[in-house]
Amino acid sequence: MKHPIDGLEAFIQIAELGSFNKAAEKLHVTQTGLTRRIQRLESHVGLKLLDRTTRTVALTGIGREFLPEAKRIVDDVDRSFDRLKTISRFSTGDIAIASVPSLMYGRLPLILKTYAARHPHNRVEILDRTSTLVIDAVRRRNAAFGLHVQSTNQPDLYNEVLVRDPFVAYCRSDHPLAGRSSIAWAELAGFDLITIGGSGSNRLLIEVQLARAGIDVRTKFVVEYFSSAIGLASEGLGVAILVASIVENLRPDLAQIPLVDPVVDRPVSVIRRRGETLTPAAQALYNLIARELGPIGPRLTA
Amino acid sequence: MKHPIDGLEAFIQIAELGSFNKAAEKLHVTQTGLTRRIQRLESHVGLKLLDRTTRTVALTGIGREFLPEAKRIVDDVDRSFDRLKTISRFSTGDIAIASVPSLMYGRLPLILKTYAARHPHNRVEILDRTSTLVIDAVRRRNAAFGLHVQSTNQPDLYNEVLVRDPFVAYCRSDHPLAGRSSIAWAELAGFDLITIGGSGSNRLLIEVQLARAGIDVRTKFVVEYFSSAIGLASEGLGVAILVASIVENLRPDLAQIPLVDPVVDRPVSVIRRRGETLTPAAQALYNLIARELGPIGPRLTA
DNA sequence: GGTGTTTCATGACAAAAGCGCATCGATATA
DNA sequence: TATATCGATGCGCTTTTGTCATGAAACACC
Repeated sequence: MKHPIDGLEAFIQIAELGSFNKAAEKLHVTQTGLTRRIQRLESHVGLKLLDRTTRTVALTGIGREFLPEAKRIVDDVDRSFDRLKTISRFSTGDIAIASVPSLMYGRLPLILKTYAARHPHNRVEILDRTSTLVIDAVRRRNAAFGLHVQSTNQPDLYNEVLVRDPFVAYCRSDHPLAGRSSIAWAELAGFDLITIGGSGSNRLLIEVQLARAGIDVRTKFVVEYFSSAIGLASEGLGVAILVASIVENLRPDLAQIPLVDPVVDRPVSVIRRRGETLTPAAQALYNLIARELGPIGPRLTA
Repeated sequence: MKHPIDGLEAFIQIAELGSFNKAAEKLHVTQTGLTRRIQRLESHVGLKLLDRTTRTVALTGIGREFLPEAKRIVDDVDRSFDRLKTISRFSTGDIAIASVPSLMYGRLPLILKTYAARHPHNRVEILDRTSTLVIDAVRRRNAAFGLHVQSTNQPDLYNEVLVRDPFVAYCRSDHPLAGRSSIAWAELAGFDLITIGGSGSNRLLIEVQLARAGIDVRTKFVVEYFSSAIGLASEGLGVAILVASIVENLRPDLAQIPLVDPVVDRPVSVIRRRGETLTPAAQALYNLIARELGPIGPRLTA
């Protein structure tokens, strides 16, 4: 690949090696080529930079003064281009992404572990946000892309649903429902339920879908953080309604029972600015997430 | 003239103007040319720098990050090349020359005045040295070239005799010799003479030339600086033997009489490193000196 | 909602730049 | 004096680079 400012390169090498031939060998061109480059450079600036007889090469006064400057420039250019090439070749670079907390608790850490192993020098900043603020962070370019649990449709953003995350019932092993392999929503009627409320929650999502199915479920505890729901359920205070991606990471002795009739789930989406190319570092993570975020939750044994 | 790193130039302009067409107009190329340059640049580094649809141009993440760097580089390169071009076009730059004091007293100031008027920004450093040390300063590159009063022949230096500087007798108007239009050396026998001794002096030069002519002249006062000789002569203490270039600058009411039979003179030379190109600033002064240092001393009315 | 306009990309071609080979002329070396 | 070495040069070829004509997509305007 040709050097972007090969004239300066030639000048530097010739000046340092004191010989066109030696420099030619080092730069893998012929001596003729270097003669031409120096002639071009000199006529471009209008100054002799090298005093050359048929036997010797020496810097002129101007040449001597210019040499360090030329070196600095060439170094600078080389460094910049090399950095870009490295970014390209190894997908290096720091990135920021946004995510809803539940994904960061459930599926993302493993994926990020893989990413960290493949790109040990890339710093990853994670912005923990609610779905709405994830979208906001992406739009404001605070995050290269975002993971959230709505399916929005915004003109400037591109949203891709990666997988659906079904709701499951979560309760202690001594709970009456603990042994079940699946539970119909209608069956929850008699039990104390623990759900997540608040603006960034899934409660609305659940209620809409259940209402559509004509099912009415009443909640005993409403919390804001899913960790609170887990806490309550783990103490045997009721059945928590959680997405599978969270629960599958918990201790296996705790019951996680698919909720059916209907299966209610939420979309897990990546969102990014439409038409904008990600940095290779971000694209690599994007690809990894898109590939690794497989189906979530216990398979229903039909 | 083509820009040395036109790819970056194109990138910067397109990024800042947000349009290939606008940048094309500004850079006086076609839009197609810019498209090609960007394509080259991107494939060179292996990264997309600009997200472009058929309607809009926007920086990619990498592009945004790289833009300031690109600007810095281009600025840097431009500044360097422009500086060299300015040096070339206007012979700018600081210089140092070496000279024997007598020339600096006599002929050089006027020449330097002309030079200073033509090159107001060029600082000129003058190294006041004896002839031998002038040569030394030139050889050590402390001076771009030197003015001295020997004719040496050194393999690494190039010496050019510009003019010859004849010795004249200098005395007060009330001195018996004051009215003469010329004096033969032999006629000095009966008078008190003032000459300059010391290592950097012309005494040896004079004595050799006179001895060759079979003339013996005895000196009464031997001083080291020509200013001392002038001082003594101005007080009427004798006849000072000085070179014409010094004396011609003194008050015209003081007698300056050519010394003849024989005419003894010393060569005024410029000396420079052989085969080395001077900086334009130095070359300009060199040319000026070579041209302006005309014949010295009162014309002998034959 | 066509229609025209604007914008960047592309294919083909032409111009120019860059490079290498062979060779020259000069100079140091033996 | 002969030889080897060094940078410069004439010439031709290859590669690069830019332009022209044109295409495709997106927007603007009736």
